[in-house]
Amino acid sequence: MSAGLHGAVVPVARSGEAPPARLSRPDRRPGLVLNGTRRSFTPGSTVYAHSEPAEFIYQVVSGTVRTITLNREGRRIVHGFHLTGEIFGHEREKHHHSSAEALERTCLIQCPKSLANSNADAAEELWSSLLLSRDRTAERVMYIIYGSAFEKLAYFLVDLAWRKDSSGRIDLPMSRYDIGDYLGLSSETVSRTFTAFRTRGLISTNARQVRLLSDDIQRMGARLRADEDDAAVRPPTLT
Amino acid sequence: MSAGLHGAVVPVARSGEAPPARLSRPDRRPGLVLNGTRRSFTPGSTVYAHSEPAEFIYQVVSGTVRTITLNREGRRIVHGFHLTGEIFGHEREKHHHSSAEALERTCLIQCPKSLANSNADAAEELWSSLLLSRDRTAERVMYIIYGSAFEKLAYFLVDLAWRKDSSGRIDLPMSRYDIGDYLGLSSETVSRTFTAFRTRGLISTNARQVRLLSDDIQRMGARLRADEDDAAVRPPTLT
DNA sequence: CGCAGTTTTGATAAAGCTCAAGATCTGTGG
DNA sequence: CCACAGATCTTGAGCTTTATCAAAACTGCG
Repeated sequence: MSAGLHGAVVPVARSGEAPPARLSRPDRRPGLVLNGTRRSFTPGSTVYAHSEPAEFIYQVVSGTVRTITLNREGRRIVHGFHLTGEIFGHEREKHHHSSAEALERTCLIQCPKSLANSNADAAEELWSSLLLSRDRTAERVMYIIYGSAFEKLAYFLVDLAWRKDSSGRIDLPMSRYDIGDYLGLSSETVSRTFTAFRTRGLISTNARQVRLLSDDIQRMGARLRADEDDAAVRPPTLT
Repeated sequence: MSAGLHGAVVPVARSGEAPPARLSRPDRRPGLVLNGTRRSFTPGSTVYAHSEPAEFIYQVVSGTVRTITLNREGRRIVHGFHLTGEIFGHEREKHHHSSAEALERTCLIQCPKSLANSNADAAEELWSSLLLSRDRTAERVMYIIYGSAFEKLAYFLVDLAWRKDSSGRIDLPMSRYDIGDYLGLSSETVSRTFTAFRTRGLISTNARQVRLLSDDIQRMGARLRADEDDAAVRPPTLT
């Protein structure tokens, strides 16, 4: 290894090294694996609040949920947006360490924690949903740390389009504030970046409806979608 | 809730609301719960590389490991530092999505994935180690997004001191580059911030030995350590 | 129709990145 | 034990990105 004992000086990935990490998308979406009660939530309503006892795991049947926390100064972090099929609400301790709020009309399966582990299928899905959300966070951290506002928003839109399975046509359930608090940008910068995309013909917008137009954005999506579990085999098709 | 339908305008946490999220430290450290082969690693050596088959889970017996990935431009992200007792290496798919490297002389237990789930105790510990690392990342994201260089480094040092159980006296196994790539700072800024801390009498340093001196840093540590699982019960003692 | 909340746009300032150059440290071999 | 080389750390100067503050336009819902 020529990059120093501690490998710190790695300004550019050299060929022959491991390809850069990208989130490989799961090949299938989980069905409704959790058993439990169905509950409906109106836009803006709280699924669970910070510090409440954590008794349930949730799976989204329809709609969108955001999980958030506030830092010491009252600044908000959006930890994730949870779309149809996705599972959220696992906690390490007896109480919730975040709050979960419905962004639109939302239907959830509410599954008691005990029940979630009794079923082998569900337990397996629970484990892999946690790993997926970890990997999603890891990828987001990458963009938060090194990405420009431009890259962050492009990543966000393409990722969302993929997860919603909506080829290039997204109905955003979240505000510019939400997106900002998710990507580490101010809502103003998010708005300005939307405008910049629109100006350059990359997207068209109508309020919260977004259509991804140009390949400059779609191509990034292709790159995200291209890698399956065989990343070790294929040559890294970068740049 | 008066902060708008989508709860976006929350400039400051008002009293009566949920206290800001902080990572509650686990009340006990895991023992050596994983069974498997012990392996030793020299400083700078690779435990596993990106894209390699993921066959094992690891637990640190002694030493320190960092897990990293590179982004498309070759910039490095340090996802975590793994200290004595800590478990790492769980993957969602068949291959590793990060690389793991020993930072110093390090001894690990290498546990085959199959074996890890056979033992109920180990499976439980595996689950909670994954949740803990998720919570750790969530806290770090908070600092990456909203923290100044000052706050990031203070958080880093105090957290490390706590995890090493070394009251105010740390031997850093990682470089300034590593710290920067973990906190989203350039190594220069990390260095400058160390200097600023030293100048203000908050710490003293001798190469990679750090001693936390002033309460301005220790107090933040106390705050981190103060909250157990009863966060819902006690009044928030903030500021 | 009006209001609260959201989005957009503009102007300004500051934090931290980048580039650059020394200084210091660590391990190695003579 | 010393000298050397590679790596790491420190410090400086300038610049860019984006946060912040401010205000106007828009939107949706009651």
